[in-house]
Amino acid sequence: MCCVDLDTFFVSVERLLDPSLRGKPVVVGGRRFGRGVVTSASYEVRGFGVRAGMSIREASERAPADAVFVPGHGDEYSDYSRRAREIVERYSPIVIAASIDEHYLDLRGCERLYRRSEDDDDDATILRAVREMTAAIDRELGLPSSAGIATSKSLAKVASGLAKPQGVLLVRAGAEADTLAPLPVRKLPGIGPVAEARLMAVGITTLGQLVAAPETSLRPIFGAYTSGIRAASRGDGDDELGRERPAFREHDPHGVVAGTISNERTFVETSADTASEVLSSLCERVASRARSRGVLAGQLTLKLRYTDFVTITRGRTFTPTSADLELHQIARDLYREARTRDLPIRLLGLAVAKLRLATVQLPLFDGGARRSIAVDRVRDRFGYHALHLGSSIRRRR
DNA sequence: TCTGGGGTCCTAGGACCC
DNA sequence: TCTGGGGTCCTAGGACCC
Repeated sequence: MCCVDLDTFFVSVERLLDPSLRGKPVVVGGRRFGRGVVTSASYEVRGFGVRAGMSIREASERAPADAVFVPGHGDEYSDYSRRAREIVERYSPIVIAASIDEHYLDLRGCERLYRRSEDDDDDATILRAVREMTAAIDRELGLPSSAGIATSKSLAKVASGLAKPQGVLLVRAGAEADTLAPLPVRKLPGIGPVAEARLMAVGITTLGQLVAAPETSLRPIFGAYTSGIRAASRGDGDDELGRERPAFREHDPHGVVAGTISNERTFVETSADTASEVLSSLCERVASRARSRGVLAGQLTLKLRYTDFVTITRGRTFTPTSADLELHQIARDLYREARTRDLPIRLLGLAVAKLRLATVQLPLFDGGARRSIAVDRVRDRFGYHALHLGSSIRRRR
C-alpha cells in the first residue's frame, strides 16, 4: 500500500503560476489581515509558527514582513491534481484519490513488474519504483511530493507524513507497531483534537499507550471506531484501498447518488447583507450545482451559527427537486424554525442531500425546474451573476 | 486554536410499521 | 387496548478530514 501526498500543494501550484514566489514565505487562504483561514503554508513561513487551519489574521501577525499572502486558484489546483493522478496511474492500475493532494496505490503484485536485478528484494524494488514516481511528478509537473509505503493504508499515510518534505519512507513488514508506538496519537488519521484531549485525560499520549489501553477506556471515546482505531494504531487492519470518495463514485442503478452539495457563508461585520439575501443566494448556488450534476435533491438542511458560535441545524426531507423556488420556500421555512434567539447571525449554510439522478422527462412537467434550467443556460453564456432571484439582489434606490 | 468552506460518517431518540 | 421486539426512516448534533 502506498500513499502519495503532494507537499504544500497549493503553495507549490502558486509558485508555478508565479515563479517570483519561489523561496519566499507564502501563505494561501486570503489577503493579509483579511478574513479566512490558511489552507496551505510554505516551509519558510512554518518556521514562524504559521500552520494550515490557522486564521489569516493570526498568520498575518506571525508571518514576516516579506511573506506573500494569496487567496488561491481552485480551478488550477483541480487541474494539477488530475495530472498528478495520471502520473500515479502509470505505476498501478489500482489508484484512488483521497483528497485533492493525496492518492493511494495498491502495489501488491507489482514487484515483478519493477524488478531490475536478481539482487533486489521486494521492498527495494517497490521503494525504487515509488521514488521514480515522485521524481516523475516533480519533473513533469514541477510539484514536490512525498510517499509512504506500508502494509496498511493508514500506516502508509502516517509514513508519507514522516517522509516529508520530498521523501519516501517504507515501513517494512513486521516493523509496523514499533514505528507507530512512539508517535503522538494525533498523528493517526481519525484522531482529531477532541479525541486527543480525551485520551490525554486518561493518560494516553502515544499510539503505543493507546494499543495497550483497555477496551473500556477507549470505547467511550471512539464508539464504533474503537477496534478500527486500535488496529490502525498497531499498524494492522485496513489493507484494502476502500472506496473512492462519493463525489468521484458512480451512482447506483436506482438513480441514488451519494454525497451532499453544500454552500455556506460567514457574515462579515462590515457587510449589510441580510439573512434573506444570503439565503436566496445560497439557495441558487446549491440548486444550480445540483442541476449541473444532473441530480435532484430530496433533503435540505439549513445551518445557522450565532455570533456566540452556538450552531443550529434544521432539515427536511421531501419529494426530490432541483428548482430554485421550491428549495427557496423550504429554506425560508427552515430558517424560521432555526432562528429562535435574538442574537446576530455569524453564518448561514445550506446543504442538499438524498440526491438522485434527474430523469430526462421530469423538467417537461415541472415548471419550476424548467425555469431554473433556463436560468442556468443564461448563466452559461453570460456568467453566474447575470441572473438572480429578485430576493437575492440588494434593493437599491 | 477566537475558529472558512467543502465534505464524510456516526450517534441517539422518536415515529412508524409489522 | 395492552403488550414485545425488530427494522427502517427521519432529524439534530458532533467529530474528523483537507
